[in-house]
Amino acid sequence: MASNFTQSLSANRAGCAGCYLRHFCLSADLNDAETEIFSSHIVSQRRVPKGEILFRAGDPLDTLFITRLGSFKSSVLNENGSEQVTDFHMTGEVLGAEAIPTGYHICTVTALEDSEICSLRYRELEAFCDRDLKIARQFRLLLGRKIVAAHQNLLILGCTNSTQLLASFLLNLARKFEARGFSKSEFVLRMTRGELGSFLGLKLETVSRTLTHFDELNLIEINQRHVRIINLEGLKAVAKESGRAKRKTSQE
Amino acid sequence: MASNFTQSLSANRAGCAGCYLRHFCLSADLNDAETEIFSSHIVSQRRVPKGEILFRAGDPLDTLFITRLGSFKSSVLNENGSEQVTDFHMTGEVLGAEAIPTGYHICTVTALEDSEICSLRYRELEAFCDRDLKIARQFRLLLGRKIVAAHQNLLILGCTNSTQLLASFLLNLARKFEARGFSKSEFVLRMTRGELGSFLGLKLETVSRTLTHFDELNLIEINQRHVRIINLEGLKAVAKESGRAKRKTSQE
DNA sequence: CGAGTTCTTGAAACCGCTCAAAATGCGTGG
DNA sequence: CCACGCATTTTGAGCGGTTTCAAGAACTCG
Repeated sequence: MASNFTQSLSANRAGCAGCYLRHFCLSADLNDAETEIFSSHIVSQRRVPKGEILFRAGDPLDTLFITRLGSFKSSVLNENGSEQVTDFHMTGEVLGAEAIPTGYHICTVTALEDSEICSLRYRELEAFCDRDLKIARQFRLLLGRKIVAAHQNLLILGCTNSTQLLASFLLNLARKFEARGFSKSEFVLRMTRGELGSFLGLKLETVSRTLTHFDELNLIEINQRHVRIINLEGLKAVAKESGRAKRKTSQE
Repeated sequence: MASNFTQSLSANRAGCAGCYLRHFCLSADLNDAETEIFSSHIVSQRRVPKGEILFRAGDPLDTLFITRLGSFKSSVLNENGSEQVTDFHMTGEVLGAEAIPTGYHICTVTALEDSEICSLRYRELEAFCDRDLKIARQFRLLLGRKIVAAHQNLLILGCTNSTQLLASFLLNLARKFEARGFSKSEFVLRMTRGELGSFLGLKLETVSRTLTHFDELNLIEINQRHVRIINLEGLKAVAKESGRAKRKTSQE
């Protein structure tokens, strides 16, 4: 992953033109000349080492970000000092859109691993939307994707017990990896058990126990943060089971 | 409320021009002539009686809706037949935006009470965005608001116990009422205990018990669906308490 | 290799769920 | 206007699952 990290940035210093995400991003519909203009006026790419904070709750909205490589978490700090994770972000997602209505960020975004982002000056982006309808359309599409992602998170969090919560979360994660061209059956969790628990409304011990429980049931293999989904259908069954057939019921 | 229902529609047959929501909606920045054009091409208002379904998961995205009066729920049907509520909607919210990326709705939206909606033909709206930048900007703003609303729901659902879940939900609801010019301390829940539980990841019995528990603690008064928040600060404290000071601890 | 973080595992208390039944409220029709 | 039936809500008791508290193991990073 480190090699990926150093490699990809140097290969894309040019901006949008050579970006492997281009066709899913704002400049998707632009021709080469337009891309060059857009890229040079709006965009700047840069690395974000693990742990770096892109923006904090309360910061004014100067730039929107798009994840190019790596992963991030959104979180909010409660008055009692505890951190509440509200989302995890992967490649191609817009970061900071929650600030659009008010002009101020309402959550803090942190890199979970060495990552790369694309910075978009928001003012200029808005102005560009006025001049270039293709950018405006694509921007709407990205905002729509954000809404869909949030909706899927709400679906997950509506589950009532740890089994369903974690099964749903893993399935959603697998789908997101698949959509990005990675393996849907084998991947690495970039967040700690604590962050995962904070997102799902569980304690980290419960997350740990439930994951090892899935391992015992041969639904997944899990070593630290490395996950391999063995029995996809079984996991789906667990995620949506109506009753509480937790353990393998020998009869029936 | 029934009088409101019959009254407001007749008063606004003209479209956006006389709509009391206009300044928070798509036509906010248009002058009278532009509003007339936009309104006549895109918009149609209509009543939606309680229980009516605006669209179902799987339906193609023909029209977006904006709540003018009343309230709605979004839900998804699991394969086992159970309904999962993913959101509640109030005045001024866009309904159907989750369908923008794919062109197909991914949830079902149902009126929780006699309501009024504004229908926007999506194709025409997109075309209008290309012609009128003010509409495009305002549309982005509405999508941004949707993202913010989803984020706040995620914050609520990250809570770990029924007390915090319900306290957070009530506070969020109060804030939404306040933002719409209604009382933030006295309002009516438009959803059943079951729907509320489905959204929060709790069983309806737990919802009922927790609400009466709040009543016993003199945080709220609740009669059926009528809620009055008596001790706002206390409710906030309960929503974000780090420990589990559930009952009034006499010592310490 | 060592220090700190992260993860796992255990036991007990607590909380939310399940199942069950009664009470309340609401709409419809008499 | 009242009575009836149905949906919603409340309440109870017992069980099971999640949290809490605690300690040890495994991993990461300098």
